[in-house]
Amino acid sequence: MPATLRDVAQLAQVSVRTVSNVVSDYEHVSEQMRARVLAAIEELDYRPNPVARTLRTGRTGMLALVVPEIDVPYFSELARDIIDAAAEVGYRVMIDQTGHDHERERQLLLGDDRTMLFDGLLFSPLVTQAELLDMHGATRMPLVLLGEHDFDGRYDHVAIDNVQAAKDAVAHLVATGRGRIAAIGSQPAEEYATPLQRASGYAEALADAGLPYEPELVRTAAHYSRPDGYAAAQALLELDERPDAIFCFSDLLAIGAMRAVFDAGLRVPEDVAVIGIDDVEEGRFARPSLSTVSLDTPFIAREAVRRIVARIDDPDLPAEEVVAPHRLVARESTATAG
Amino acid sequence: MPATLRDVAQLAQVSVRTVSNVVSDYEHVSEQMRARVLAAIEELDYRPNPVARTLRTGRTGMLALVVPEIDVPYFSELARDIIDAAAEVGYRVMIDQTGHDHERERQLLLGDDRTMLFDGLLFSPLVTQAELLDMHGATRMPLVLLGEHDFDGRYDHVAIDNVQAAKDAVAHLVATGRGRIAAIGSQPAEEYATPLQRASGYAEALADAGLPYEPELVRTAAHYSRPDGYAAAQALLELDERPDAIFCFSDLLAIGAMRAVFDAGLRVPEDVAVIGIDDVEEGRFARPSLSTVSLDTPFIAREAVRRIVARIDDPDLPAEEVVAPHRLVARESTATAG
DNA sequence: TTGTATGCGTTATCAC
DNA sequence: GTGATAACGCATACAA
Repeated sequence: MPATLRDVAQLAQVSVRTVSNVVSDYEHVSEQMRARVLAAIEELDYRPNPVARTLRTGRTGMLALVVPEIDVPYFSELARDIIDAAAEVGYRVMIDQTGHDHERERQLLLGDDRTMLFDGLLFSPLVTQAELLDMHGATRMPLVLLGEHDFDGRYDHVAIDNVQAAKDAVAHLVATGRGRIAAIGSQPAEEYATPLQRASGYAEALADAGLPYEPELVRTAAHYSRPDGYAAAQALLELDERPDAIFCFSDLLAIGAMRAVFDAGLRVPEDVAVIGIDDVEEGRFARPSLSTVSLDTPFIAREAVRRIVARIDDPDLPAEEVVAPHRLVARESTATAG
Repeated sequence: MPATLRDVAQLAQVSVRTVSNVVSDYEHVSEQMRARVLAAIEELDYRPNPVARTLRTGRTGMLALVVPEIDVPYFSELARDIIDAAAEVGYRVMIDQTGHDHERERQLLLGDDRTMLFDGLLFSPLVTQAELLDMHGATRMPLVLLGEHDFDGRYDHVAIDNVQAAKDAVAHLVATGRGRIAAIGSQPAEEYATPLQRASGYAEALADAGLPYEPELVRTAAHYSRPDGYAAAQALLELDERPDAIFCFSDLLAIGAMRAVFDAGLRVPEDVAVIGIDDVEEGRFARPSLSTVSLDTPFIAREAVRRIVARIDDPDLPAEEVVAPHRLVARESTATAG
């Protein structure tokens, strides 16, 4: 049995109040008292019970990070940064993955589960903000959304400008001389925010370049995974008139697409240029190295944590929209022949 | 303010005991009572407070998974499987990363932190078991070690046979005709279990094949990362007599090594064969696809969770050693010319 | 400065 | 089958 405050108090011949004061670094406590209590704590190997403390204070010191899949490099790299950023301000992070499961998302937001174990929720949701509202409505759990959403002032969120990021990627392909540009990553059901925005950025960029929008060049991908990128690219390459560039909505899709190009006996970037979004380390070491739109993950992590901490301290804070910077990173996969 | 048991009891005109019974699906409760209580719960949107429940029962329903770095694919893929396996038996998982920080490991093991928020610890430690002992000694937190350690019956652990896995990898290189086989991944300070075991497997395999052990062919890597693999391979390729194969202690190292080979103007596998350990998805899509030793991650996850749950239920269970299966996966990066 | 006593929301022990 | 009530371990209002 672990020692409690009372045990320490008894051994040190003081009241629990005093022990509690010592433990919590309370100001006004005499040196001799402190020493006596500290000795007792040492002897009993006392450790405050965080659960009891939480029940009393209402604070757990924990944040929940909810992502679709933790083994997607973008999310694991984001998780790393968020864990670090949270640690700096005294919070620990629990990670949960929804596995693209709407019901799971719902549960987490509704607090069906053990959600009250957390002071706040960092949420990278699939669903659109409208759906989200219904779910989160009741519980007043502090919430910060990661990833782009229609901002209507009801939720904090931190994200990049997805439309612009997509435009930048496609514009880069245009600038390097590609004229038949495909896209991989739109969603079968058009209900998610991120793919919709990247798709519209793609369309806008084509329009800006005076290129036609051809539906057959736009491919869906259920997950932003390597296999889905591979399959979609394979289909594109079988078109009568195959594309000379592929814009993928994520680096992982792009990695899969590149492999499909090679397996089709073609070359990247000579025959088909490929570009992604995310800038995960894998892309930097791929062959050819992957051009991409780099998201400032540490920035996103820092801002998200800053925001959730502020909201925990004051739940009535007005919602804030933080736009994270992004920048195009041209590498080998979109290099021009010359 | 969220509703409490008492609120529900008041509204339903019953005692808190009865409400608690309904909430906990207690057997003996009349239908009419249940209905009345359920209605009140619905009306007040009551949700049990997990913290209070935990204080009372001593169970949090949470496991902590501690890894060096969550953004290393092997760990994020393992985390995914562990989260899923834990969910199946009603547990949620908190992930913490030590960032290769001994002090952080110590804190987690010692329970300095909020460790008592968890029912058990799944720990992939850097330090050897001996050091670990001192730390974990006091707290009786259920603990399962992931990754190979000197088994002395004091801790549960689930891991592959690292020595054999390394031998299998090197033997494969020998079988495909390589005679000058380098290794990347031994550690600067020889204090970690995994690299030591993989190094000895490497040495044994060389001996078995009648090949000399040449220290200059064995390179350290502080982290099992792509950049470290790149740097180490680069150095190897600058040797007067360069290796015709490189055995990397992890897939990530191998990915970096392959890139170094290409940047040196050489080919994989024709000039230098490369093999890793882990079988992360990235390797399957790399070009050339990466030969590796596949670890059965779902198995490891399942066993680790099974084991920790058993130990939570009965802390006095004897320690158990679970050896996870591994198998060689030959892909393009070690293919023979013919 | 320190001690006493109450309550955080639950579950569990005892009666009825 | 259900009701009152005592913990769980801590923090704090109030007293001293």
